[in-house]
Amino acid sequence: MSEEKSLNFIEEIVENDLNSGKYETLVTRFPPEPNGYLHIGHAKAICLNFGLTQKYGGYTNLRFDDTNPVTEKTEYVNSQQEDIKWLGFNWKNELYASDYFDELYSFAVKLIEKGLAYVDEISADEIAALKGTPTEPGQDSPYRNRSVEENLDIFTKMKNGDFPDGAYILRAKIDMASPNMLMRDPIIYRIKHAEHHRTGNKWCIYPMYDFAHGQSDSIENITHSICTLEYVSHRELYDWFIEKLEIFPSKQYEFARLNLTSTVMSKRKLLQLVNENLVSGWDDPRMPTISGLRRRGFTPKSIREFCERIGIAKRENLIELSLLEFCIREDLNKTASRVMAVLDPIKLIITNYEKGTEDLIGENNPEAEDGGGTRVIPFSNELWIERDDFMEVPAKKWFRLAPGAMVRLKFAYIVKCEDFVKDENGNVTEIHCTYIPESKSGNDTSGINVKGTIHWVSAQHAKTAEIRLYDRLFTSETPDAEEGDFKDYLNPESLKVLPNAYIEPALADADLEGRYQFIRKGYFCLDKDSTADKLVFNRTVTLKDTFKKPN
RNA sequence: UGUCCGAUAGUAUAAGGGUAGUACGACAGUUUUUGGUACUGUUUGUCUUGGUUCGAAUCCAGGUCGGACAACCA
Repeated sequence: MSEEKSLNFIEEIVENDLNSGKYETLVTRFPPEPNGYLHIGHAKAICLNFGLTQKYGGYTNLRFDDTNPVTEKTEYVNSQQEDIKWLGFNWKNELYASDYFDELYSFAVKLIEKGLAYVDEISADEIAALKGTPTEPGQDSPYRNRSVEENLDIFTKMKNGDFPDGAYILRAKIDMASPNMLMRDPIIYRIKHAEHHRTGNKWCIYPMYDFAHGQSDSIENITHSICTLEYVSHRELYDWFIEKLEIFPSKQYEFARLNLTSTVMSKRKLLQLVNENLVSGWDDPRMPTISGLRRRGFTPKSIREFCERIGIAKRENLIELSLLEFCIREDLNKTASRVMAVLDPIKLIITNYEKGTEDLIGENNPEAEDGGGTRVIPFSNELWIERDDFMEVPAKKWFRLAPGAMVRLKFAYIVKCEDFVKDENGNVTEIHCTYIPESKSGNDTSGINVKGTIHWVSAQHAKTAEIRLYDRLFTSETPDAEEGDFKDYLNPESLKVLPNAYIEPALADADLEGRYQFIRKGYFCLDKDSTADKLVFNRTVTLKDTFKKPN
């Protein structure tokens, strides 16, 4: 009875390969370089690779592409593993390109022996000059025709540490006139006297991406090596090495990377935001990193759903942030407890409420399958309500509080605004209401219908909390595409801190896992900065708001 | 000036020679003790010019536009 969902182009390739018997077992891999934190774009690749083997059987490896020791750190390895697990995926093998350094070295020797690689010793500038341009062919290096013996000898010495960085490099001998720049004798090994996060100082030569990635895929018998579009032109080289090395023929397929409005996704730029303290860290709730989204209150499910909805194709795309927001609202609507918090308070006094205090019952979540249970909410004659729920001169179609107007206090009574007090600056400081005793929520016999319901917190019982409101990180939808520095387009109002908001007492028990809807205000979660005497809440996302502001 | 990749509503994504569909967004309405949720409805699209064909988003050719490629990064 399940609905027929159309396949994306990669699923089609996989199904064909499986049905034709080309492969018995599907093997994919997720291959991050441990040089930064994973972001939502990586989540797309993670969901694709792991999703494929969940759907079609087989397995997915986690392989760290750690061939450049100067940018990589164990800290990143750890965070990347944590993020993948948090998203809900399990890899079969935890592997590292650096596990294959010996094998990769012997692949290079094999290439030299076949006359398909040579040691060059001209400078980087000279190499670039001889490379030609996309429209002009390159020229051979004077060292291109060294003998196999000499190449082997120098390459061995490179490995042994006899030379400083940059003195020699190993190049594949392909075609200096190829229309594909990557085929113009690409560099495959360079000398780098640097400590590697895993192999330490064992090596002073390291393979380049192109001489490590495809070979690693092949060693692991990866059947479908899925990467983003910028690697299309690498595919020719990928296949060339596999063919010449005569190893397992993994195949590379490319899909369009995710772009999201109002943020940046490149690791270089994210690192800049972190290093220049423009955000509080990789896990700043405004960051598009997995850790940032987690801290912001996103759930793994919502991110998986998002990745499902954006689809997989080869067209360049720019996804609207509103889709991500839709996904998290959809999830949280079903799971978040409804509670009351007043962010921008103003005092409301019920002049005819005699009783000092009263316990009311609140439903935690009518949207949840089990209703979410109930809780006690203390009520009294002095409440905090939201400042913008009162208008001295009501706008048209205003159904909140205004002089003479009636609203329901959520879970409580209907009140009528009788009067209000202003300070010397003309700001309203207090609203005086009368309540209708027969209108109590649950057994309302008043017969009165009001259009508006507002949230509140009993002043006498309220706790205070710091609340952090987040907005998009950039004012431009495409900060990457703007003139000048992308940082010029940072949104100065991306974080607004309310140090003293009022929350209902039940919220004092909030924990890091909890998800809350502050009624009419949005979805919130506790931040890790919270302490026993100071709770801090992050706004994950606002509620959808279709009320047109009077202006 | 070269090679490669791509082009379907505002944004994404289907339709693989036979009725252009879905989601998000936007707009309107119903319900509602959250101006939320739920439900209903409306809206807007095949880059262009030719060709093949009874029939083209789909196949072919040219054009236009967008992206990628000249790191001892991945």
